[in-house]
Amino acid sequence: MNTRDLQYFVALVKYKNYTQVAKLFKVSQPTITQSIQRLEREFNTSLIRKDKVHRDDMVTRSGMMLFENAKLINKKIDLTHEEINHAKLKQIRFGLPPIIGKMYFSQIVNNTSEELMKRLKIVTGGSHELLTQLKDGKIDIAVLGSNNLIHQDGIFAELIATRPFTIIVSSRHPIAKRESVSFKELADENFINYDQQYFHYAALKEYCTYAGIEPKTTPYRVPDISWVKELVRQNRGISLMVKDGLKNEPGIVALNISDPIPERFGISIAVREGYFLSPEEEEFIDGLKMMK
Amino acid sequence: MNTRDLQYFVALVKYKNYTQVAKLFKVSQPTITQSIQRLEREFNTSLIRKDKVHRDDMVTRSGMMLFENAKLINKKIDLTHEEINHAKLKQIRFGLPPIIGKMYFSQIVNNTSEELMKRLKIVTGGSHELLTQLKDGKIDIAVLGSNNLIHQDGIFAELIATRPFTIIVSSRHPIAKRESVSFKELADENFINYDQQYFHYAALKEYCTYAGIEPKTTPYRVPDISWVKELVRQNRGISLMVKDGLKNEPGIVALNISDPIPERFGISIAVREGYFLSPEEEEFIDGLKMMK
DNA sequence: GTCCGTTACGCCTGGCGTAAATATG
DNA sequence: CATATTTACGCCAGGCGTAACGGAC
Repeated sequence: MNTRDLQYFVALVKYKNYTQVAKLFKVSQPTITQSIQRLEREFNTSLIRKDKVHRDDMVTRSGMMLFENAKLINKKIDLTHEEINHAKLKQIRFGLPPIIGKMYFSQIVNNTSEELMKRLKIVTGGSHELLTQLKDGKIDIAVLGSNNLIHQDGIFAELIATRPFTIIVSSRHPIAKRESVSFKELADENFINYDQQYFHYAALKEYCTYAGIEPKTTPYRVPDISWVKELVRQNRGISLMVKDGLKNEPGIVALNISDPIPERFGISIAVREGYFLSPEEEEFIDGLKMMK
Repeated sequence: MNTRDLQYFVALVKYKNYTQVAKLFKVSQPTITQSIQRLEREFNTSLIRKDKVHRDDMVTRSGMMLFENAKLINKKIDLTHEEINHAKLKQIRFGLPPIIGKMYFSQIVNNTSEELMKRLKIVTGGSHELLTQLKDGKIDIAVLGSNNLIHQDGIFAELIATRPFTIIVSSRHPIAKRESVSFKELADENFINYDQQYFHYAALKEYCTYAGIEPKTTPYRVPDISWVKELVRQNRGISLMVKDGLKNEPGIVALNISDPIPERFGISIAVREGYFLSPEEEEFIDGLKMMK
């Protein structure tokens, strides 16, 4: 089977117009007709209802099945081109979320040879954004944060470290002098709530469920961690923070959580499934795995 | 690009021998040479190291990348053929695990027209097995049990119901007359442990973690639910069971769990991503969603 | 020398274009 | 009748086979 036929077909289902598709690919219009006929022979089925051309139901059920699969096949072929083309540049395209970068970047530099650091092209962004880029072949390796294990379509992820959460409070807060605190004591506190894109958001919900409390939370959800810190510093409320997520932050205190709850912030290395690592990339990943 | 070339190439990487691949596909041997050359032109890269033919490192890094992707592309093409061929039969290929079937099958029959029931081809098996069959196109719709939401490569799953777990004990057991029990009271009990393939196994671990107990469990892991029941009936220990999982089982009693732990047995409907449901299949799924 | 892969060359199918025919509204 | 798709037919490239050549053990 010719993969061009799949491209023509996907475009035809989208545009529902042979002439437009022919123009799009800069071929004559009968070429499209013939391409569809080839596919219909190949799959021994009718794909387009000739009597209903230009109507919304012109595509048969078999046609829809082929459409859905052909889109994925075409995407995979494009990704393959992208991967192979990029491999020639010998770059290591690496995604690192800012939150994790802040905690770990100095360790990464320590564990990585200068030679490899030169090759590194670092992309930052939220874990969700980086996952998309990884799938699309824009980056090849990413470190991602998550509450649970990462089970994503076409992504191979390995958990390399976990960190417990802590409670952060203003140093003016009554409990600021304690070392640890049980979640149940916090039922009457006001929590600064994170934006949903943060794991902290889901983690806070989990903690509250298991502790059996429903504390007040801010009605707004703060989209940036440094803003959360600022609010806590001003004693507007308390919040969650990954342990050691504070560095030289006067006015804020982090308290361990004493409940035996296994909720932790997980850090994983993620690679596209089926991506074949270069020796340099393997060396780099070995360095990453030494992070603690 | 010709998809036959991808098939030749995948076989070549596996066998590392042009002649064998030619025999496998019943073509002449120069055909394989030319096919590889076509691919090398298409991707503008070298795929096979000519100087190291028949050696383990005969495939270049680009070749390995193409290999990994080509395998997936070929599989997807096969799946597409499989799907389209099967669509002609108008069957509804439906997977249902025995555990869930026992609880819900009568409801499924009630919610499904006789016409649809005739079309139904039911496949039973563990949830893991059914997932594999779903991915391979052996079945098209499955009901699956799980603890968490299902996030699987290429599978679209929708949670339709959850059931709480109960503790099952022999009717001779001291606590058999109670209605409910807190997990913490069970620290000294002996638990019959399930095989890892069961969600019960993971659920038990979660419960114990959150209750902060580490009870005795049987050193063996029982691979069949009815065996677990039999052991409980004989008062050899207690165990977990999905609520209403017992029907006419004399000698066993189910107790609600009073802890506010959100661990539940989830029941999801799963469909291959990109699979285009027939009207009959949609009707059938609508019936499934009415289950409680 | 033997086994395996590549090159050379001829054949035929397959994919595309142009032009004419046909269908749809 | 106008616009859109299919059919007819001719051209050339692409994929395959046979046979000869080249390289590795």
